[in-house]
Amino acid sequence: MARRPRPSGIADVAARAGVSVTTVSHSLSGRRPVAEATRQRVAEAIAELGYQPNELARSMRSQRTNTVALIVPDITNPFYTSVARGLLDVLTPASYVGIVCNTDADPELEQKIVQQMITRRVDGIAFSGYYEHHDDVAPAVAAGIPTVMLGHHSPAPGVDVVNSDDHASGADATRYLLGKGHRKIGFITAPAGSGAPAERVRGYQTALSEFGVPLNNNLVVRAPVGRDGGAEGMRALLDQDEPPTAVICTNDIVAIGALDTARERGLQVPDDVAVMGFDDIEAARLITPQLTTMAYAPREIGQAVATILLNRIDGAPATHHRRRGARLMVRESA
Amino acid sequence: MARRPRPSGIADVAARAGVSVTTVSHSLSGRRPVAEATRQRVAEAIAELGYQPNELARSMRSQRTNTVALIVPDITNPFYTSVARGLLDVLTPASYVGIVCNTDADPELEQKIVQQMITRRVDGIAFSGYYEHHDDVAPAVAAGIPTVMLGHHSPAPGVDVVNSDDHASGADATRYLLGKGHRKIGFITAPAGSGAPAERVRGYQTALSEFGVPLNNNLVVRAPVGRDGGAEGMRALLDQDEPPTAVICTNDIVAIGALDTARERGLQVPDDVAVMGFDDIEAARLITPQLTTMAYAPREIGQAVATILLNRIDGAPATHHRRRGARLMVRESA
DNA sequence: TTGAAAGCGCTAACAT
DNA sequence: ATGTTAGCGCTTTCAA
Repeated sequence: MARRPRPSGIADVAARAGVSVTTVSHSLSGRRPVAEATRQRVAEAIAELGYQPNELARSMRSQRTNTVALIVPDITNPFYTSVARGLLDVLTPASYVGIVCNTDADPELEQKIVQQMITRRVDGIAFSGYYEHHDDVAPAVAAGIPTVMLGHHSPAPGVDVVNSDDHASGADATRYLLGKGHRKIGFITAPAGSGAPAERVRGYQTALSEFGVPLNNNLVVRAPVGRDGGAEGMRALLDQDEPPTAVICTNDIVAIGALDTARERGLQVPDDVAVMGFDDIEAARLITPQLTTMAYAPREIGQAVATILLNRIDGAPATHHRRRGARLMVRESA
Repeated sequence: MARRPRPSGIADVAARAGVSVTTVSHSLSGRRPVAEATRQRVAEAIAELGYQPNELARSMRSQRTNTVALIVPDITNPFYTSVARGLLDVLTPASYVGIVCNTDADPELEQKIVQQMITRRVDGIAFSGYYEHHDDVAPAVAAGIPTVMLGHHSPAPGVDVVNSDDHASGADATRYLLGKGHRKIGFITAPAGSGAPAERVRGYQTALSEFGVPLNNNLVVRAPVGRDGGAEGMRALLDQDEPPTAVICTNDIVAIGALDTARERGLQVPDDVAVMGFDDIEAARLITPQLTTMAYAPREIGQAVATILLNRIDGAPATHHRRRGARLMVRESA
């Protein structure tokens, strides 16, 4: 079995070229003039030896790893996938790399991973925790590592926060329907009364008020977040004395469930009843009718995060808070 | 603005605890007995200083970075996302981390990234190139870095290959339909005549032969890979004199297009015509009717890749070739 | 234009 | 049970 051969280092190159390591180093970095002839010999030696610089050693000196960590509950979630993509969009050209970690929303694992990233001396951390606390990243902040939190988090000292503006997008979705003349608008939201879903409902209420439409609590139904829950919520809505002519669902999967019910009852979408969702998941485009949805731009979010991180690595202070909106993707269902 | 404070090192701990660095090191690693009292003092010093070991320095000595790179065309592609997930499933518990890189199928970028990973001295590389050559990873192999290629690649010296068995899954899909009594089975495939799509068609032909069903070339139509292409292919199939009672599509998106056409023509699926796809994308479950599809198990593939890599890092030789099958996800459409 | 040598933080012979 | 010290491969003063 072929043992891994120790790669040749700068010293081997120096020996081969008959110069000092210093000269090789400078020949590589260009930080100091090197005689053309010398440069030539060094280049030859490098080629002959197949020399590859060792970033580890460089990092050791420079105290920079050119690495940032992306810590998320589950990279399989399309939202995080796109965030990762956006992050890499910015990182790769800057010669940074991204370490991706899944936490499965396990607080213990979150802690361990953050710890691990500190020991690896990453230059920055993008963290998306499942719960609403930032103790997780406290060690990183203490270690002076630029950190940004993704999601619905309140700002904490020393950490940037990037999140989507759920209130605004809830309001935008509602305004869109109001603009189409709908006045009885239902909302299928999550059972729990906090976080993004709650914000969206608040936005919905804000928009209704703007249009002078009285709030009707019966039109806001809670159901499990999922396809079945959406179907169930839709039934509850349609069974009312004055059923809504439009329904906003807390996310696309729930909306797909709502469409199931509409189909079941022979309702035409969006003519008999309009349906909207949030997130613009891939499937929103593939189902029939296509789902009108509020798209968060996770890739852009990732890019923003990377940019913030890179700036902070370069010495910019934490900015504490940024918001990114969502945009409406109008399709057949509303 | 708070400059990043240099983290304290093992020497600081040693000084604080009044022992030598060696003792601290061994106290940490347990590779040498340390008196209980000493261990105690070291622990205190560590706590007081908030000491975090520096993995970089460790890697420097051990020549191990506990890092593997995953290089793919686009992490946004659900297949690769799941592969990444599977990889991390295995890597994380082993205290390895994964660096994820997008190549956008750009050969130049592929090269650069592989190069970059070599300089970072990753312990292993999982590579999925877009094209059918392995020159990309040659430098890594030359550097003695365990490398496995994903996808439809022929084995090359020193690199493992993990791919899905497209011939087998094409055959399995066909056998499933044959088993349900279908004898006129259409196939909508990609325009190009090679790679996974071609393999699937070959599997289809193999299965038909097994059942003594004569091959009818008219039943294999080529169409652009996409929803529209699927719709188009389906039309071509249904317009024939003896239209098929079942249609296999080269992937799920194409199948969704085929379903569009079926719906358009008022055909009941799967009663009037059965439809199958490949890949089991998320949407396959969300559309109506649900799509019957051949699921490749990308997460399992990722796990397999990581396991191979870890073994190779531990000295196992390259095995050149492995195959993972696909499994049938039976749903309403076939 | 070029070198010598001191570290970056850690581990592991090789002492004691 | 504990300490001294030589590197791992590189960059960078400081000198020539």
